[in-house]
Amino acid sequence: MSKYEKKIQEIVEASRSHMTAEQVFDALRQVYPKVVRATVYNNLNRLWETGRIRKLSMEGSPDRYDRIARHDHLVCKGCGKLLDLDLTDLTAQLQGQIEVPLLAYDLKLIYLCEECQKKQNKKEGE
Amino acid sequence: MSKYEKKIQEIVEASRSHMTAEQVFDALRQVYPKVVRATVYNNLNRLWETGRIRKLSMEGSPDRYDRIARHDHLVCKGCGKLLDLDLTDLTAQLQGQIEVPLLAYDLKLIYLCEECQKKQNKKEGE
DNA sequence: ACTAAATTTAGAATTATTCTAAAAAAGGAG
DNA sequence: CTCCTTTTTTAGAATAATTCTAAATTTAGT
Repeated sequence: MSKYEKKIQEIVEASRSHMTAEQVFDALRQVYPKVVRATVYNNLNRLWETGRIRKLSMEGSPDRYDRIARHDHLVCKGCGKLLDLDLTDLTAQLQGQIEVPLLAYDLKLIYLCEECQKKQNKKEGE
Repeated sequence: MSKYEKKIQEIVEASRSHMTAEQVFDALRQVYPKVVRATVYNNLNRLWETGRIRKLSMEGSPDRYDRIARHDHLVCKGCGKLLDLDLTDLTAQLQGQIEVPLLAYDLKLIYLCEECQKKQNKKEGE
């Protein structure tokens, strides 16, 4: 079994901050100072492929990793800020509308945070 | 007004294939052979920021651009293949569960296509 | 302890995208 | 139309994230 896998999964699950590979790398180095970046990528990919962590692809920022437990996300269109949401589970409702078996779903609600609203107002006022 | 904006929006909207910036670039070059890549990126970003096209961030492939009309996506976890779905509109249901005004939502249903299922069976059989 | 398979390492390579500064094009105002 | 300002385009360099490669190390099984 991989030397780092367990620890990396723990890091991802313990954090509620949707860490990037780089942030996971930094956290892992606190414990294993010699580990290299590629190892972190290898492990994150393996954990993702085998369904033990989630990967979030976002516009304008590197991929982020998240615990698997079902929950949704609120994303600011302006700055990309990402918050957790716990909306009602749609699995049954969605599965009822497609033929193939649903493995999971990924739901992002898009809004504009206050700061980004202000920025946009400024721009429009010009 | 931008020289290329209108044409680029047309290309994105006409295609039902979720084009990458590179593919848009190739299509645009058919008409304007001298245009450069950065122009395509500039225009796609502007169209996206002003809400005239959608951007889809995907694991393992470059960003893709899509018409704005509300619809959802079915994504194969194995190969990333992307299909359109027309599921019931969840806007009201979702807006009812959050405080901030919802601009839009992005819903991906994850499954494994047949080919990828076969591949996975093989692997597991080893 | 021996062998085969999986993982890690170091660093190069690749890919997608953004940045920079100068040139060209577009949009007024008179 | 002409002058001036703003926006867009160009060319190419630069950056950022991620993957690849081949050798070394670790792990697991017999």
